[in-house]
Amino acid sequence: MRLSQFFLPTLRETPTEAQIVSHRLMLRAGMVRQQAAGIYSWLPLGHRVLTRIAQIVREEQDRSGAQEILMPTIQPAELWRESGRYEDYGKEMLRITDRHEREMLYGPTNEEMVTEIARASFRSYRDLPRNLYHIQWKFRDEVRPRFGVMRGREFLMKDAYSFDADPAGARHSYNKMFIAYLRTFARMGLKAIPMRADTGPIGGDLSHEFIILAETGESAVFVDRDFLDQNLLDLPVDYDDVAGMQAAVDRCTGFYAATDEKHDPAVAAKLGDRLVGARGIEVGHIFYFGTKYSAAMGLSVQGPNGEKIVPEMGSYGIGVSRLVGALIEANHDDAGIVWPAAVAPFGAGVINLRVGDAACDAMAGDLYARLRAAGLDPLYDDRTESAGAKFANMDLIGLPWQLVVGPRGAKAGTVEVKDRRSGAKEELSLDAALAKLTSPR
RNA sequence: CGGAGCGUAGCGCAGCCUGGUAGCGCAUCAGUCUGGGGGACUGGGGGUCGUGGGUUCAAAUCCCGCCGCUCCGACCA
Repeated sequence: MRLSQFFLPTLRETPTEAQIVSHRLMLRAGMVRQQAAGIYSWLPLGHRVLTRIAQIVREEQDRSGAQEILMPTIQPAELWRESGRYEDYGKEMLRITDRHEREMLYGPTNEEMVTEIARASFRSYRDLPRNLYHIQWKFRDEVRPRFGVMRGREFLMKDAYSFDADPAGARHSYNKMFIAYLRTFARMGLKAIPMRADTGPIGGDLSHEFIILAETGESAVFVDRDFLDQNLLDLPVDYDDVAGMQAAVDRCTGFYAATDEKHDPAVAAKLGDRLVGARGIEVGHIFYFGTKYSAAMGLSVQGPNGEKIVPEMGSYGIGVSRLVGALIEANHDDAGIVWPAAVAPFGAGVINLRVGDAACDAMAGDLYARLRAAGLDPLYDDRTESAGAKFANMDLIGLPWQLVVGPRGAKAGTVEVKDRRSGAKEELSLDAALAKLTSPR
């Protein structure tokens, strides 16, 4: 993409309403624009990141055996009356009346609807187990939206729902999601810490929150340093291996890790100096709640002996749009965002310092073409801005690599390659630069 | 939902107290020069001062209502 053609409305100054770093940087980098409290438009740069995060989530859900569907954002109130949550949910639920005076709502979550889908189609225990997920916009009319997309009222969430014939199967479904979540976050360069959690309005008796550490996190958390040293990229992917999954979950929950509410100072004290106190951002939350919805809504299938089986269910959420903010909270410096390569909106930025100079134009154009051919999805700054403005902008939007083409290098046949994260710069030939960017770090 | 604050050009702000021509920086447009960390100069464009009412000869400014946004707290993917 040529920057001269790209819609990237960056700001030099920070709008007053943005208080935390991710919100400030998302506005300054032209990723989002606020439309109302907790409601945002996603501009091209932000949309690219959102899409890349969603794709990683999708790949790991698919790998674990979950199947993608797409449910509507608007739901009939009737479904929620069946579960009893229509009255319980309170003012956080955005209620709507259609032209026929029917009560509708903008979904804050989808347990009722997915249970309805299962009820309409599941007939036999052979239809189980099943895990259905979608990536869909939700609306929760938060009393106090804040922190930009980290606590919006409208937000993009991946929510999955599992159905099993018995508690043991449900436990396995839960474990699969547990591992898939850790893999998902690890791919984004995030170390998510699973912590036992309250089940809240979803209900149920087994639940974990996945929390990443960041200074601006909303809750205080305490964790065993040994967990932070774990390599989560080597988690097993044989999702059919029941014992293996359980072992992996046990391994990841065998450390002390607790949010403020669940923190037990007496137990934690035994960790000594391994105890890390920090702030955390919740990026995922999983629940096993048994037959709460299936029983209430009359979902059942026929068992092998003709008996009625009420499926055991769980639900599993990842805050996709929140992750954009969370990733920035975890990856930034004074100059701007520092994207992990896996979610970066572009793989690299090419800066032509002297647009209009034949040698620079030729070299930058060649570099841009070769990066594209190599699948690196580069952003080429071909604007006639001053050098400083280009550097500042490229730092702000945080692409992992910056390739600087200037008159000096054009003469010498080299390009300056800058690693955004470390700031390290080196002069390389185009071939060497390309090799560096296409080889794993 | 309790407490606090803020709405003046795209963004950041001044002007309000003490009523009288709506201003500054950045951004933007045109041009010239510049050219390796948000460069310089010249000349432009852009505002029913959130909104409705009131007071007044006169309201961005004083008074009242409403709306919106933000922060702190309680609640949440």
